Amino acid sequence: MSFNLIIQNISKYIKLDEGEEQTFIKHLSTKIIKSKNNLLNGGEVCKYSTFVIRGCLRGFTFDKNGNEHVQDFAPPDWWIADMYSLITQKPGNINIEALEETEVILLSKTSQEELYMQIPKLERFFRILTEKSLVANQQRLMDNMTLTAEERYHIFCNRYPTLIHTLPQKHIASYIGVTPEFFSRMRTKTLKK
Amino acid sequence: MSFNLIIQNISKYIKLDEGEEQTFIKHLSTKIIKSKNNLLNGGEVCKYSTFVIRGCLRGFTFDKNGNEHVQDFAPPDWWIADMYSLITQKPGNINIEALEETEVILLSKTSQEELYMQIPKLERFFRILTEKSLVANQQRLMDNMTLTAEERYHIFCNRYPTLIHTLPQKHIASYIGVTPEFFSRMRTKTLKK
DNA sequence: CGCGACGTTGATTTGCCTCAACGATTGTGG
DNA sequence: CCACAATCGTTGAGGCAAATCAACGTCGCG
Repeated sequence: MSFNLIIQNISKYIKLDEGEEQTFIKHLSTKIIKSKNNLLNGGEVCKYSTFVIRGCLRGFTFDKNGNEHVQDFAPPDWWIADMYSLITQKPGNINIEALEETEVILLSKTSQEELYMQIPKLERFFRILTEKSLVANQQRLMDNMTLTAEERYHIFCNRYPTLIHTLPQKHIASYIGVTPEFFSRMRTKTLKK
Repeated sequence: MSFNLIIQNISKYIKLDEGEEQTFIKHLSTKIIKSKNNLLNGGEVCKYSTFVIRGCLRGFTFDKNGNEHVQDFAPPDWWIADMYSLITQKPGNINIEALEETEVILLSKTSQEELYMQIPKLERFFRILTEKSLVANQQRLMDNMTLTAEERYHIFCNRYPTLIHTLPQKHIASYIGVTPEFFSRMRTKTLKK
């Protein structure tokens, strides 16, 4: 069944019994996004927490010069959303795009809140998930302020060894916060070692 | 009573009845930190969620050159912790220092987890708190990648109008991610307008 | 085949840092 | 309550990491 992966993902932090699993699954839907299509556009209200089961998504924003900046990648087994927009239900500025054909599970905001009431353990799950996100984000912020681009690139390579070879370089460049040109120079330099 | 502020803070997102308030308060303790003293040192395990009721704290790390980098400020009515260390219960690298004599309320990690069981609404509260933190952090990260130091300074001024005049400039500089020297030049430039 | 996206390379510019020197302010011990 | 040290903010000169702008080869794909 196609919900195996998400059930397994949740079971990392909480245990659902048979009935709870069924209740949970009733709130889910699936969707396939074609390569280069958007699951969410900047300016829209984000209505779903999204869980990737196949393919890969990327969340990004445009700055005032029209340059893209990657906020996060979501390979299989990852959650993604425009958290600001999801929480406030106001229009956000995050675009979520499929880097290849991608299959996702959608959990609507209203379903999520109903589930918090029906299965309080799920509130625990999302609390823990959010805590982990926060810690990762804090670390990334500090890395951006204290490390050189080259050091951040090494960290990225260690943290996402599988993504390095599948992602276009420009997206990795954007994630670590440099231009594609500079990223290219950096790579040729470190390749020589 | 000195727990008024924290009860009020929590009531922004959840409602506790009389009995729950009492249960909650039983888990709290207070502490006064003298100016320039540390509530937490890098290398230690963070055992408490801290809530400030008077004074001001700052959380910061050292980079490999020995330079400080401010992660966050905590004026009254704010929560602060080394989230990484608090969650994992491993040694962290955040220092939390009192910028002036500061009075705090401490909620130990073990108490917090007990309370999640006794009063599930508190788990909701901290979920929401963490979500807000995450959103603010994501925004700050994007600001750091897309904006100039000057623009980040303006954002800081708008977001923390009260802190600007009480904080030493070097700490603001560190928060927005520039050296004190550059920050000084920036200010004299924008003052002329 | 031909077009458009991607990565590379070169030349130049710039935002911010580093190091150093100097008043002003704070605070601390005698 | 003063003297001295320490910390802080400012200013100057020079340097570096990364951005910008532009040109060009290559590849995947309609």
